[in-house]
Amino acid sequence: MRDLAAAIGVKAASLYNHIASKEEILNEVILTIAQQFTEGINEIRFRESAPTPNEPSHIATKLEAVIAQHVNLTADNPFGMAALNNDWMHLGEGKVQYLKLRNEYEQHFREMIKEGKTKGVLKDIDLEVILFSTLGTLRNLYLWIPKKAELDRAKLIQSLSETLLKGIKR
Amino acid sequence: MRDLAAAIGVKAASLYNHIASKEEILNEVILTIAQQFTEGINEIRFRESAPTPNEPSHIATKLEAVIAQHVNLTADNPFGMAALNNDWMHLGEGKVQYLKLRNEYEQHFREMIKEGKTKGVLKDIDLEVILFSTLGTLRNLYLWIPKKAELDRAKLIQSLSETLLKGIKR
DNA sequence: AAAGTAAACTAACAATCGTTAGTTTTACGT
DNA sequence: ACGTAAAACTAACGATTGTTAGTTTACTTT
Repeated sequence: MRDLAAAIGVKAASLYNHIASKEEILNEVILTIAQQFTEGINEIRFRESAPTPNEPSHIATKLEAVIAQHVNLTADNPFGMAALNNDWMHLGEGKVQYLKLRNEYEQHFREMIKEGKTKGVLKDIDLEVILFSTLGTLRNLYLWIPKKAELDRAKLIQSLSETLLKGIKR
Repeated sequence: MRDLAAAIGVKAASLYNHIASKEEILNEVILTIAQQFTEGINEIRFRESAPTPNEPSHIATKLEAVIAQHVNLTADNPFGMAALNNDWMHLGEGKVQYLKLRNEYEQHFREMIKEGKTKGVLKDIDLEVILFSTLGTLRNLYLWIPKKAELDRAKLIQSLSETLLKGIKR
């Protein structure tokens, strides 16, 4: 709290005119982002596909939207993403809500992958391996994005989609 | 230190008959693993390929060996991997050595990918995207492996190789 | 049995942590 | 210009941290 206050140019005690506790800050930072992710993937999953609903690349387009959401939310707030990834276990009250949002997010992801598999768009690889592998990459974006001086989001989204969906092997 | 001691069934002060400081423990845990990774990838990179050195899948086999190393080292010591991933920045003296090992590791990885690209085995995707994407998945294995009750390493290595190299899209 | 060493113990230290109480300053509506 | 409320300040609290000093216990060697 003393460091936090110093960063604003204020003494630690003064923070308590604005917040109730340190934990409240962590709740605010993490749960706000977690909600954006879950609401976002929910919207993507049930989005109406404009031209042809049964187009084979339909689900691939949605997965691309999920990737884009990760890139955008991370680029908008890399420090928040660092907190979400590393400090969610230090939440108190909010931990239950966080885990609920996270499970909901992963479940949407799983269902989209399942749909992709039954429609023949995705390979028949172990569901959890696909989930873990994809999310593993996306969750680490916060470590990588701040290192790129100027970031062309569209280009990154495209490279990542190619890599995650179609692999790196020619 | 008190928690650590209690886990052994001893008082905190007694630990100092065996170690010099808390930091020494972190150094031991993290640097040991980091060395295994770097030595391992070094061996893989310069390994003699048995049958035909210019076989197109040559570099792919090596990448598979890197993936296997991640799976094996992580399964052998998931808690150590958690420390390496989350607490390396709290190293004191050892941080320089850690970063050196890590840079060396990533450099070996980069060179192998470059070789794969020039030999036409890998696609011409941004080098850093490939590196980040692959390592992002592999570095998160420690979160995932302990959740699988019994783990078939060979199966996981195969699924992961397929996913990372050839993607999830059919 | 005696001596010596390794490893446990108790007690306490200085530093740091989040937070509170009480007080003074700053800013704004009348 | 004055009164009020928001927000800053100083000082200190109790708890927790890594670590040390000094002492006692347990085990091995002679």
